[in-house]
Amino acid sequence: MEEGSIHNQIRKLRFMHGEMTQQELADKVGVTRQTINAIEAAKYSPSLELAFKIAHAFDKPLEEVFTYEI
Amino acid sequence: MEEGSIHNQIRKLRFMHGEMTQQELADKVGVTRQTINAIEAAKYSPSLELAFKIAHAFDKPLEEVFTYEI
DNA sequence: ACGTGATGTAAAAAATATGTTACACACTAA
DNA sequence: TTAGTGTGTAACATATTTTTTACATCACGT
Repeated sequence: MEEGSIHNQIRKLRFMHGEMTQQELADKVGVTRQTINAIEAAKYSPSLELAFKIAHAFDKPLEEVFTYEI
Repeated sequence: MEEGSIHNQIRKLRFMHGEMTQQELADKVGVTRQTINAIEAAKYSPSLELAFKIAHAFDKPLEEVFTYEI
């Protein structure tokens, strides 16, 4: 079973959405800014539900925000 | 912040992939069949990584396997 | 009736994600 | 310089996911 890693475009998307801050994104999706920070830095990957919420906050499909690379 | 719920097409996709058993899917993605069973029954939603692996096992984009409905 | 395979379910423990609090640094504005 | 804002990070606590083990039911073939 191949091991993969999850990458994300959060930093880029925040930038493209009017320099949205980590705090603003955190408020939109209902977590703390530390959680956003950790996910953005790929310290760990979010739950599926949180991933959906983040994608929704950017009005993007999930797979344009998070990608799984083998 | 609207609460949503996550639905999945695992049962349908297993069926469409030659009656793939829960055990076979579990082996493909590296978890136990109980985990597949629980996710299929929507007892809880999987981690993002596991969700990607399951989608990959069916050769489908993630959002055709899991959907987030508000 | 019997054995086997697929599935549903449950409890406890382990692993991982998230929250809380706190401190630090860089940058900008006053 | 001082205050404020955005960010990085760490330790500890809590919540959620996942594993392990075990037992049950149902359908099917022999």
